[in-house]
Amino acid sequence: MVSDKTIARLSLYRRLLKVLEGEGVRSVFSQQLATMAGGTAAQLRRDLMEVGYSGTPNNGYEVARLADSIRDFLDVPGGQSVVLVGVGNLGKALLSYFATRRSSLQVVAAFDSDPYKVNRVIHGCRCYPMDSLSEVLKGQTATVAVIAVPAAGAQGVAEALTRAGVRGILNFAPVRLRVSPNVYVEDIDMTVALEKVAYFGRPIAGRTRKEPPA
Amino acid sequence: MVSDKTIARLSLYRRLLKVLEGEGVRSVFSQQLATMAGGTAAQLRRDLMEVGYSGTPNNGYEVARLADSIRDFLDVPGGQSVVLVGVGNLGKALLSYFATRRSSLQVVAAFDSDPYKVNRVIHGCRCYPMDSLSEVLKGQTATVAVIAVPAAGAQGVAEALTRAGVRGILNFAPVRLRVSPNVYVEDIDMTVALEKVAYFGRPIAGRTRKEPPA
DNA sequence: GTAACGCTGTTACGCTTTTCACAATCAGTA
DNA sequence: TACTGATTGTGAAAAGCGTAACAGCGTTAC
Repeated sequence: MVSDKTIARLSLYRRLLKVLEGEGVRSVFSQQLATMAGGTAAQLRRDLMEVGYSGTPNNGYEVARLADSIRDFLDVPGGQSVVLVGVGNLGKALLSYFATRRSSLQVVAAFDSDPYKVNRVIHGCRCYPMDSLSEVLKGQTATVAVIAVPAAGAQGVAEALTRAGVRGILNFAPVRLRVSPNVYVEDIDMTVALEKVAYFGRPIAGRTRKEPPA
Repeated sequence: MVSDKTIARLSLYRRLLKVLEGEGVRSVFSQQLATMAGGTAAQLRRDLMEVGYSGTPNNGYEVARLADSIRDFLDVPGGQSVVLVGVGNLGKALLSYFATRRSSLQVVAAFDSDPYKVNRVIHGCRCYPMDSLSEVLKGQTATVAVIAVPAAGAQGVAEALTRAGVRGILNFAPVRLRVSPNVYVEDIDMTVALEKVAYFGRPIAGRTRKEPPA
């Protein structure tokens, strides 16, 4: 129903609101928050229509209240468990990146086929052998997974994950995954991203190119 | 002129074509290639209009020729140099990820403020001290940069990079950068991406959500 | 040789997303 | 109280993007 672009921006707004809250700011105008987010005030107000929190015309939005409203809209009440598959260079970086205790999203398990990594605890997360994936996920109720394995193994991992009940996949492998249509896949293709930047940042031509929304 | 979505897909097509080439496939139909890329044949043909290579009606596209045409369209003839700023967990992972010798894009230098990392060679790339950035870039003609520093330092890094002549930035820091409009910035916000996946993959509602293009 | 078929290039259409614009609303002020 | 000024919520226009449809062309079969 609500567009994924809007969801992404809401997530960003919330993070910015948390920063403001930490600075002791009480209220904020759409213009200010939108500028921080790299968007326009109109777009922010339209995004906020979805969450159902209304600001007051002359005082803007109450920072804490708006953050709470976005939380209520985005987060699942009991929180969601996340598993990571592939503990290579990238996987380790992602573990440390996502290790920050987020109230709603927590990485509960990592998987790797390398026996040297198994049973080690990396950035606070236990690493299990790859073939125990379905078994370990039976205990957890993980709905979200991150794939950080080489391209060749990604499709198989995705299938195992969906069989284990995973509903959303963040895929870093440079492959388009074929999954059931009720599983949401977000691809982060860093090579493509770099080539895009290289193209628009190329030396001579393509001068005045406005930055598109992320 | 040409949309960034199209550029991203062209980059993806090229990679797929290279795979096909490696498998000895000579020609390919728009339908096949589009399926591999997770798109439709019509979209692929439309994207290919930009590069100016025409397939033959009944034989599809010559794999090698099409790959060359996309290369001519995307790449800068002499190649482009890339620098990476921030050699933490993520930065190291990116170095190993991008270390694959790509003909056109090569990471020529890394920067970090940690003196213990300086002058070390990581994944084949020398690490320089942060404050030598403008000096080192004076020698190189790097037009592309990757930012993998913590959020607090990203804006300053971006400014130093643009002063040094960088035209495109791939930004992994969870901050929206304020840069001159003729510098292209692509944000990869992994936290937002994960929250998006969590939202659409949440257990109960939001069932039939089609995967959007990456 | 000719007809039928299949795939491409391109134009036109429709949908999604963003932007614009304005009525409604509230604080401050005299 | 009545008025000004600033900001929000939202309907309507605009833009961007993807999809569908079709004409053109080369190939193949007979």
